[in-house]
Amino acid sequence: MQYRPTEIEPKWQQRWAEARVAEIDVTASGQKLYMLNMFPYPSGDLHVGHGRNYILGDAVYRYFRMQGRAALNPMGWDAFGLPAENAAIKRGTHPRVWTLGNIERMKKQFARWGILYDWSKEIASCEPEYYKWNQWLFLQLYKRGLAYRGTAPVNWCPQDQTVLANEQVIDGRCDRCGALVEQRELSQWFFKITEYADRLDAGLDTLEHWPEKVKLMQRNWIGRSLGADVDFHVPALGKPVRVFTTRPDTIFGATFMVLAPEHPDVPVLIADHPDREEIERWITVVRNHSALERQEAGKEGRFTGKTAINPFTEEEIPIWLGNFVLPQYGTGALMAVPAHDERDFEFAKQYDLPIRAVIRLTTGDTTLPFTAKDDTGIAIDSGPITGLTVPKAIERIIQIIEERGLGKGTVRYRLRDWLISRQRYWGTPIPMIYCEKCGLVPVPEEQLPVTLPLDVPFTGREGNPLAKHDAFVNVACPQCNAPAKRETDTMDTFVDSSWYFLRFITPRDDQKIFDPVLVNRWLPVDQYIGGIEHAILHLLYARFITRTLHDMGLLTFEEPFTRLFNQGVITKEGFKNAHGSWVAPAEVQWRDGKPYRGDDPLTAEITKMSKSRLNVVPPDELIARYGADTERVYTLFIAPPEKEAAWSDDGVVGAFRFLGRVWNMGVALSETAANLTIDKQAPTANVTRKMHQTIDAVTSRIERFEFNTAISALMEFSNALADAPSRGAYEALLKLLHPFAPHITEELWAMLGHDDLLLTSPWPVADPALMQEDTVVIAVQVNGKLRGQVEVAAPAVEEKVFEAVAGNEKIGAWISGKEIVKRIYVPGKLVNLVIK
RNA sequence: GCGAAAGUGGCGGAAUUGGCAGACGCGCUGGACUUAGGAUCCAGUGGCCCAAAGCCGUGUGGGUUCGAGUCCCACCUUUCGCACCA
Repeated sequence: MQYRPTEIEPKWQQRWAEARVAEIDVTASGQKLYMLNMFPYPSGDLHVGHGRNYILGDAVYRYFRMQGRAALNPMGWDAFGLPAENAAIKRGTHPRVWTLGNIERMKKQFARWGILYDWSKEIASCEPEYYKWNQWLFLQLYKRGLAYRGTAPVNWCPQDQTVLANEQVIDGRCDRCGALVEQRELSQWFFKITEYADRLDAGLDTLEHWPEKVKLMQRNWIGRSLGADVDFHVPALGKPVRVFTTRPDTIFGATFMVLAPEHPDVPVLIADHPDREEIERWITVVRNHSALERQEAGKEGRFTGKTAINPFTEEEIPIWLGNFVLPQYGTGALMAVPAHDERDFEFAKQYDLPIRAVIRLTTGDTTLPFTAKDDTGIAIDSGPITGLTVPKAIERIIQIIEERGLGKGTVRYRLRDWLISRQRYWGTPIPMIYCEKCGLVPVPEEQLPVTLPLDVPFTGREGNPLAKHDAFVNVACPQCNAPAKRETDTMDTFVDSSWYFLRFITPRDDQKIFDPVLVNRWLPVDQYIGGIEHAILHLLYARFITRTLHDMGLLTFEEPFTRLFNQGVITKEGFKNAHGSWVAPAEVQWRDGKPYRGDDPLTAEITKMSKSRLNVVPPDELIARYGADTERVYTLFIAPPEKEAAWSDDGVVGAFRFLGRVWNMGVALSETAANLTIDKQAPTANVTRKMHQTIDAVTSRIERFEFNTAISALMEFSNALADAPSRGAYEALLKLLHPFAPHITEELWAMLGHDDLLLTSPWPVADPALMQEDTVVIAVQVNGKLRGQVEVAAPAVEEKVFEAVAGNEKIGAWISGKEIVKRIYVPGKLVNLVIK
């Protein structure tokens, strides 16, 4: 009987679905475990690269099930977003129809991979029953002053005609379409995440089971820096200008001041400047520059003609405007210490401004500029702090600044408030109303949800189609009943995903966002799995919203995800022509080992598997030929799961052959009459040992997410078993293999006469006593030279080792009267006895 | 520029606390079975060498140690993240 995966896999998928094996009663008791894969954007077809994420999660889920845990593994859809709207514009289908169609396709795909989710808890963020609670959340934040409307310079994508969060601007470009982002002053809705900056930063220290990399990225993004605010008096203004510095110890070297062109005092400072108009023109140019253009322009500045008084040297120092000073950070003004700051140095050189060293390096190096932030720097020519090391000088000067009332020690963050307005249709309507009389009026909670109208035209021009939907826009003011207008902006979809993990516990509750008692029992999520691309955006927002709900008294925890795992991407060779366009592999011809399309030479490149690069491997064909189990085993075996992995169509057959061998062994064991010679029950001592070693290895490797070596251990076990088949050991193999290859193992389990599901049978337990080797080889080294080897029975306590070695005729002579330096005993390995 | 991670066969990758480098798999070579093989099975496969013995081998150069892929110092390369954040 041959292994034919396509004949057995659908059967088991149906069995699992009919038995509703993954459905869980959240009110029942049991040792709970909440597993979660980041819910996907329903973009359409899944390829084998996507599969890694879900296959990995399913393997872990099945393992915990077999360990007897009450494991919840839900799935939902991050269903709002731009691609649905773009598809609507391009093809004339409604975003909702397009989205729901994709969801259906993707659900089928999950089933074909043999992935078990508790579909009774499915959610889709585009449904009113879900986004109603987005709106509710918005209103709670509004009530607490955490959602506000503000005018701010925002990132504007001219291509997508919408504003973008800072997080969505990559290298000065829109992360969706790649267009150069412009700066615009617009009135928008913000969430006040900055109020939580310190807690979000401090909380990272409690996340023991998060990748260091992600924590570091978040820490850098939050950008906490310790320093001081200091006032510099400006006679021309008759008031001080405040600067922020992380290096107050260098204040004696502050030889000029630089303001952002946007700084509010600038108009007054340049009011009587002879070249005022030129400066104003320059300011306008700088303001309209994107962040990228601003940096590419190099350092530029203008002298205001005014001066400030350095409060410590009491010198008059010139006040400049500089394009490199960011209006959003600190106070938008800085004291320039060119001797000890590279940017200030560059600016000083360019405009010939004075440079004064106020730190001496203990290394003796005097090349300026240098920034000695540690004990290698000593303050010089700095009045009361002269002679102190930099850290001590900072501490002391802040004291003096505070005593003299010049300012105070402060903490500043790079993090900015979260801009949530989008001028887009396919998102959650922001539940606010503009009334001429009453001003901003929140939609009363009992009127939620503010439903997104479905009958809108999609032209792709003139901004948000919602704004042209009169029935939606025109509304009576909830306070005075006068005609008023709805907010037509929708929310950033990151709002949807910032709390969805709470909703899975009670997904159909139409009275409240979630049940606090159940949520506090089931959360935080024990194991969260998803891509590293969400290291900042999604995870930071989720941590923020969790804290706001905690502060509302609804949650008892502040961190939503206890363990986080980021799987690496799957890569494959893609082909580019001379213009940089991707070419489908089917069109590629190879000549002299080089790729061509027709006569056009192509370049081959290993890149992330994606639709746009035309290098995707669709799972359908693969599954039709080798089965889902083969894809699963190969995907997990290919590389450590956190690493990038190159897909190889050849490599797949290795997994298929392995499963084929397991299959043949099972068939042979089940055919009693034909195989009377096979010992069907008791494994040999060698196999027993190997079995217990394998149980131990696979168990600990799954716990550590080392699936590639877990599978290699199973291959070794299977190879050992092939020489001495036995039913007991084979059944252990099936159990250990089940999380990776669920269909074939269920089939073989049934073939061996079991009528329960393998999924529900208990995970095997390793007996450490049975894992030990019978004998160990001792290598004897005398004075660094290998003198011989001797074999002793295990378990060999150290005395036994010594007796055996001393009793050995050859080796005994070498070691008589010498001192034993070290004995090393490792079960299953070579043992060294080191003698001097 | 700053920060982090990583460099091991033709390839993906193994290797608790320093203890037989290259597990497992792909590919390749030879063989078996076949009308056939892009199926299956068996054997071999780091390099030098006809082979054995032997020698050399974990990015480069030093060091510690009886012993280094692993620890320390310097350097090179690659990848990722941030990027005028005062």
